[in-house]
Amino acid sequence: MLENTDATVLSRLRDFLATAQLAEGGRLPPERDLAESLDVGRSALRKALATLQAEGVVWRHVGKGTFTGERPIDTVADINAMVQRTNPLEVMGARIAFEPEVARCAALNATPSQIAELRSCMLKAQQAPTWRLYEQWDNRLHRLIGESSQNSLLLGLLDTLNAVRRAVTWGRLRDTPVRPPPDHHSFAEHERIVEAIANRDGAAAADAMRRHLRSVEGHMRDMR
Amino acid sequence: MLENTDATVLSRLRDFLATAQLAEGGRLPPERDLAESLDVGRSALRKALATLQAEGVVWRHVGKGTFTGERPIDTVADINAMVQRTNPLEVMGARIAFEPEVARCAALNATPSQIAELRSCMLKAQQAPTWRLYEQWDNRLHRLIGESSQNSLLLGLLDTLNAVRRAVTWGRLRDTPVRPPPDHHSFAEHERIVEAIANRDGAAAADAMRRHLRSVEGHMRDMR
DNA sequence: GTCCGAACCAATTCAGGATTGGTTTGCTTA
DNA sequence: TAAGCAAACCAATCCTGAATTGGTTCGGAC
Repeated sequence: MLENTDATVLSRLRDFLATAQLAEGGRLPPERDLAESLDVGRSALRKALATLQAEGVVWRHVGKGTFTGERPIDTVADINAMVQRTNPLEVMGARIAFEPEVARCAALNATPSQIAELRSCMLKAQQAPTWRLYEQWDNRLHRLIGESSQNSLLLGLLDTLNAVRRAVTWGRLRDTPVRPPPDHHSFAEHERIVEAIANRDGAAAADAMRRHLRSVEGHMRDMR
Repeated sequence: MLENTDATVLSRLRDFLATAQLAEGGRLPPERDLAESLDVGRSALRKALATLQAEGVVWRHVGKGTFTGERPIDTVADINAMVQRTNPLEVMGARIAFEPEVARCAALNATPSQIAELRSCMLKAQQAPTWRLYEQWDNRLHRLIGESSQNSLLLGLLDTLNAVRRAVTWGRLRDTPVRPPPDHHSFAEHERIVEAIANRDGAAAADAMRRHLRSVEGHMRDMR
C-alpha cells in the first residue's frame, strides 16, 4: 500500500493538474472520480484541494464543481439575483450604510439650483395628498441627493440599490385616500438633511440621513 | 348568440378586472381560461387585451402570462453606461464613500473564519512576488471584506463598483518582475483595517479603510 | 368579412432526478 | 491512538422533459 501522506497526495494532484492542461477556469473531474483515478481516498484528496484553494490555484462551489484559476466575479449587476438573495432588512441595512455617505458628498458638491430643487421637492412631499404621491416625491428627493453628489458612479449605485428596494418591497404600496399626517416623522428629518446640504455641512448631512433611515427602519419593524 | 363586438368584449374584460380585485402587478388567468369564462373567442379577447396593453393597464409576456400594472423595470443594471459616464477620479470618490461603510458592517458581522481568511489574504498580498499577484490578492481582500458584511446587497453593490473600476482602469496592470517593496504603504494600512475588523471596532475599520483609499488616491495622482 | 376553434410555435416555468462539494459516522489500519 | 477510508447523508446546483402561456396561422362557419 502506498503512503498517502498529505505531501504525496498534494504532489500527485499537482502532477495531474500539470498533465491535464486544463484551460484557465477549466473544470476538474468530480472529487469522487478524481479520488479514484489518483488512487486516493476522498478525504485525503479534499485536504489537498483545500490547500490548492488556499493558494488560489483552484476554487470550488457546491453543486458546480472545482475549477482552476480565481473565482470569477459577476460582471453584470443582475438585479434579479440580488433580489432573490436579499430581504427587506438587508435592504435597509444597505441604505443605512450607503445613503448617508451619498448625502455627505451631496453637501460638498451640490449646485445652488440643485439645493433649490431639493427644497421644492421636500415641500411637495409634505403637501402630498396621498401616500402614493408622498412616496413618489420621497423617491425623487433621495435620488436628487444622489444627483447632487456630482458623482455619476455613486448615482448609478444608488439607482441599483433603489431598483432592488422597489423589487423587494413590491406590492406594499399604500394607495389609501389618507394623506401623511402633518407631523409625519420624515418631514422634520428631510428638513434637517436638506438644510445640512444647503449649509455644506457634510458630517451633519450624513448624520441626518442616517437618523432618517434608522427612523424609517424602526417604523418598518412596527408595521409587522 | 351574443354580439361579441370589440366594444362589448372590452367592457366585459374591464368588468372582470374590476370584479377580480387583483393586486397591483397581479396575474390574470391564461387567455384560454379567460376566454372561456367570459364566453368569448380567444382572438376577440386578445384584441381587447391588446387595447388594455396599449393603455398601460396590463402587460404580457410569452410563457409568463398577463399582469396588471406597468411592466417592471429592467432587471440588469447597465455597467457599460456607468463606465462611459464616469472617470477614474469619480471611481476613487465612490470607493472612498462606499467601502469604509462596508468595512464598518464587516467589523460588526464577520465570522471568525472570515477574519482568519482576511488575515491570510493580507499576508499573501504582502508576500506577492509580482504586482499583478499583489493586485489579485488585494482585490480578494477587498471583496472578502464585502462578504464579511453578511449583507448580500452591499456585496452586490461592491461587485458592481469593482466591475466599473476594472473597466475604467483597464490596461494599467503592472506585470513587471518587480515586486511590491516590503514597506509598501498599503501593507500597514491593510493591517489596520483587518485588525479593526478583528477587534469588532466598526468606527476604526471605517476610518482605516478611508485612510487606505485616500492614500491609494494620492499615489494615483502622483503617477500621472 | 369576421369570428371561432384548433393546431402549432417559442419563451418560460415547473418538477423530478442526477450531480457535486461539504459533513458526519463508523470501521480499518498502521 | 490517530489517520485514512468508505459509505451515507445534506444542500446547492444543474439538467432534462413536461406543462404552461402569449403569439401566430389556417380552415371553416355564420
